[in-house]
Amino acid sequence: MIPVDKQIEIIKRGTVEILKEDELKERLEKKKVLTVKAGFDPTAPDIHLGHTVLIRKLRQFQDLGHKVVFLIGDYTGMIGDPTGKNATRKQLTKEEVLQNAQTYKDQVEKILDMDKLTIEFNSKWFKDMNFEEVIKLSSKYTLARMLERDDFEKRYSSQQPISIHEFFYPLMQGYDSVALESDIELGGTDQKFNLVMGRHLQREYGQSSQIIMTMPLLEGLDGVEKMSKSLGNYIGINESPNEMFGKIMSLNDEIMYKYFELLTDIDMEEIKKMKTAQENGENPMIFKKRLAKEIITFYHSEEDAAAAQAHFEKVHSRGEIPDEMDEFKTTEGKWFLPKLICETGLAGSNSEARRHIKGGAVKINQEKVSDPRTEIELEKGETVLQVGKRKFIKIIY
RNA sequence: GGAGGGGUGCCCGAGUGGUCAAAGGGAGCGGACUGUAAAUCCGCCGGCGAUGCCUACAAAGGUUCAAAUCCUUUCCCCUCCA
Repeated sequence: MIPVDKQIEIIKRGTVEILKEDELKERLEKKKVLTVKAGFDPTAPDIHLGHTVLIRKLRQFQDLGHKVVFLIGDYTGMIGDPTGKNATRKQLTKEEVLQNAQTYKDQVEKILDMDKLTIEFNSKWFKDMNFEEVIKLSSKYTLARMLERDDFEKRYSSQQPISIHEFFYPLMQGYDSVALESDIELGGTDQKFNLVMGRHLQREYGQSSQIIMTMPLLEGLDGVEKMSKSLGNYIGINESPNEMFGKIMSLNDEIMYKYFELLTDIDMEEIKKMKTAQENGENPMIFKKRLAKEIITFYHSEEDAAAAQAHFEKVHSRGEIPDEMDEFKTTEGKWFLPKLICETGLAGSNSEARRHIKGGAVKINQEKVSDPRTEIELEKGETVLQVGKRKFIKIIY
């Protein structure tokens, strides 16, 4: 067993807040194996690096010998977390829920130790809860306190509607902790209210309150908004090494160290050293490449990471043509250029293709073409068509 | 149930009969500069083999030579009163 102080050091890395740290210490000393809970949305999961901040933390708990419960909120999913968007969602069918759970498994197995993982669905305890119990649950909290919640408060004071059922979301999430008798719950900083609710409800139901830990929300590619699928600023863990490398290199310098801290196992000391070196004039690109390699090695392999770097340097640093690219086979030799660009998928429409040509983004075999009415005659063999800096296609005729 | 406000392109938002494929901003895309960083500058930003044509301003009808703009109906959203 790893000593408590050492455990705490590992646990603390990257966290925003731990409530309360002394309780954590106490419980680690007393109970040894803690139940650590984190809830996940039941809708079709497509895990990106933003999610992995939390999942990696769960892995650390597993490695420290604790019991991690991966809770899929299939019942709470009916409401939709009022945090952020607030449309009531339709209930997923059992099949959909199970399918999504499988997708989760397929993805998180890259991070978590699946043999030790407990997966639960909160329909397990909510499905058969009767109205009397619902009333009991809702009597455990007051309207005034509910309205303390940031987004409720804002919506209330700006006269935006709040449906009653939305109040159930935090209550239900809190009740999950009661049902699981969790010792620790992890969540993003935006989850704080819900997490604290767990503490409160556990006490109300005669349990000792869980310790809560909030993790930062990782900003996406734009460096401003939190990483999310709907904003399109994400790096998915199933993306190809080349895509990952490119996306990571396009991150801005400031955010890079946060990525190091939250997404890699590199020592904090070393991360600080890199930061200092940058401040002393070292080119941050070097460190960013390292970040990319670390992450790609984790989700793919070391070889893939090296290949991705080589590809990146060839195509983007030196402006050469990549070794491998998608192919487009055709038996037609004469093409109206915009149409060809469209057919090969490098542009969404004929008009868009014309715009790209006019804008000087199109090259055929490395030569710029600027007349949108170009008719081209393909040579027998291979022709490389390029739109912009990163889209290539090999045409085979 | 009653009264009022509103629905414009990816988002915000101007436009209240022709000059509107629709101002402005943001996002996005392309180009320059670079380290595919940031910042900055320039261009693009519905479709069509294209100095023109087609489809578009919630939906359907109508008035008009002409409608995002006027009229009718429908749908949706919001606020207030009950």
